[in-house]
Amino acid sequence: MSVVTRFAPSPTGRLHVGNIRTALHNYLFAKKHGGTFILRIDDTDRERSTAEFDQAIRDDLDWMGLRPDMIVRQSERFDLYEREFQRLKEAGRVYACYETPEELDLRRKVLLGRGLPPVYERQPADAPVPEGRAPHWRFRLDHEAPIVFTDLIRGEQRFDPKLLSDPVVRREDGSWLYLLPSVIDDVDLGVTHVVRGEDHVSNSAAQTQMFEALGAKPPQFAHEALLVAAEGKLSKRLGSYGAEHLRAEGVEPMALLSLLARIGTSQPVEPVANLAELAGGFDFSTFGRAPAHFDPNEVALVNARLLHRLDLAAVADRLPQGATEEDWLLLRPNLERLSDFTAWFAVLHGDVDPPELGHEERLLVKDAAAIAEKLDWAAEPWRALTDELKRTSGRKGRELFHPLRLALTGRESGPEMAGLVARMGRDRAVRRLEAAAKR
RNA sequence: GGCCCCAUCGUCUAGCGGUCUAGGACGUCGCCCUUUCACGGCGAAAACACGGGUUCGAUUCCCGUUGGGGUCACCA
Repeated sequence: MSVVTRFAPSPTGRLHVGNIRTALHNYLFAKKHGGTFILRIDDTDRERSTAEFDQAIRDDLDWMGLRPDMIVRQSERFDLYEREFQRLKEAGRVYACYETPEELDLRRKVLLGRGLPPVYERQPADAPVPEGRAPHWRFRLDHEAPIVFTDLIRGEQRFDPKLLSDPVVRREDGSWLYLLPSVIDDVDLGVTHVVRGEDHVSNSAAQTQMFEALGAKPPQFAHEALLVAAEGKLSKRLGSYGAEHLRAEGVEPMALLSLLARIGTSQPVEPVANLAELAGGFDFSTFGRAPAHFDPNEVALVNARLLHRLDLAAVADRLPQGATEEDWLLLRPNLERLSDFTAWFAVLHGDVDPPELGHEERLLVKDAAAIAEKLDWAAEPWRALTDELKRTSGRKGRELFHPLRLALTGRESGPEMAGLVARMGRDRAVRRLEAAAKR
C-alpha cells in the first residue's frame, strides 16, 4: 500500500515555522516512500477562512517547492460529510445535544473546581428536549473500548475514553467542526499517515473511534513535539516567524527547510541542497519527544552556509544583470543572504560612497591612488600596490589594509581584496582612492 | 486541578546496567590560511536537574521533588 499524507491548514492566517515544519514532514515522508502528498484546505469555518489566505498558503508552499500532488477543500465536500453524518446518526454514534455554551462552560468550571476532569456529561435518554431549539451534535465515544494506538514518534498511546468528552462535530446551524470532516476526508482520500503536532494527540484518540465507526482502519499517527521560541517560552510567539517574514528576510527556502527538517531530531542541522536529499534521510525514529527551541538566528546561519556552497546555476536568475561566474565565486563566501550580492556587485562594477577617514589615512590613500595609477592591472595589482605602499608608508598589517579596504569597498569587511581589486579595474580603484583622500 | 509527554554540553541530540576518561552537530574559544576583516581548514573548552531506592555496579531501571511542554472548546 502506497503512502498518502496530508497537510491540513485552515486558511485563517499565513503559514509560520510550526506549520511549515509539519507540512515539510508530511511532504518528506510521502516522498521518501514514493507516496502522495495532499494539501487539504480546512475551510469549514466560513467566518474566519479567506480566499486570500488560501492563496497565500499555496504560494508559500510553492515558494518552498513543497508541491502537493492533490489539493482539496473541505468547503467543496459538504455533501460527503452529510452522507457520513447520517450514517453515524442512524448507527447511534452521533446524538443531539441542547445545552447552551454558557451551560457547558459553567458545568466545566464546577467540575474543575471540584478537582475533577471537565468531561462532558451525557444527558439521560429521557431528558426533556427544549422547545424550538435546534440541536448541536456530538460523537458518542465507546466507553467500553480503551483507545490504544501506536504513534510513530511517541510509541504506544493509551486513553480511557471515559476521560474524554464526546466531541461536538456539528453546530446548531449545521456547520461542521473540524474533527469529523477530517476523519471522513482521511478515509475518502486513503490517507495512510497523519503527521501533526502533539497538540492533537487527544484528538487522535477520539478520531480513532470515528474511523472505526465509519468502518475504516485508523491511519498511522505521528505526533511531533512542538517548537518553542528560543527566547521566552510561549510557542504562540512563533507566529511572528511567519512565511512572509522569512521571505522578506531573504531566507533561502532550502535553508529554512534544512533547519526545519532536522531540528528536534538526532540528525545534524546542516545545509542540504534539495528536498530529495532531505527526504532520503527522513526518519521518525530520530525525532525527540521534548519540545525543540526554534532560534531565528539559526536560520540565518544555515542560510549563509547554504549560500557559500551554492553553484551559480542555482541562483543565476536572481542575480543582477551581467553577473558572471567569476563575480559569484568571488562574492559568494561573504554572503549572508542572496540580496547582499547586489551591494557587492556594485563594489565591483558600480559605485560606492567614499568613507570618512582620519588625516593619516587620507594621506595613505592618496599615495595609494598615485601608485595604483601606474600599475599593470593584468598582473597582481593588489600585491603590487600593497608591497609598494608598505615600503613608502612603513605601515603593515591591519594599519595598512584597513584604510585601503574602507576606501576601495566602503566596508569594514568582505571578500579577499586581491580578487576584488583585480575585478573592479584600475579606473574604479583609483577613483575611489582619490575620493576617499579628498573627503 | 485531572490526564499525557519530556528532562545529557549554551542549543538539537547519541546513549537502550558495566563498552562513558559520556559521542556527534550548531554555537563559543584558540590555532592555521590570508602581509587586513570575513570565508575555509584544524583543534579545544563545555552536560548526565535534585533526592531516594533496585543492583556487585547506574547517564541507563523504579519512586518522589523540581522544572518544561501538551491537553481537557459549539478553534483548528
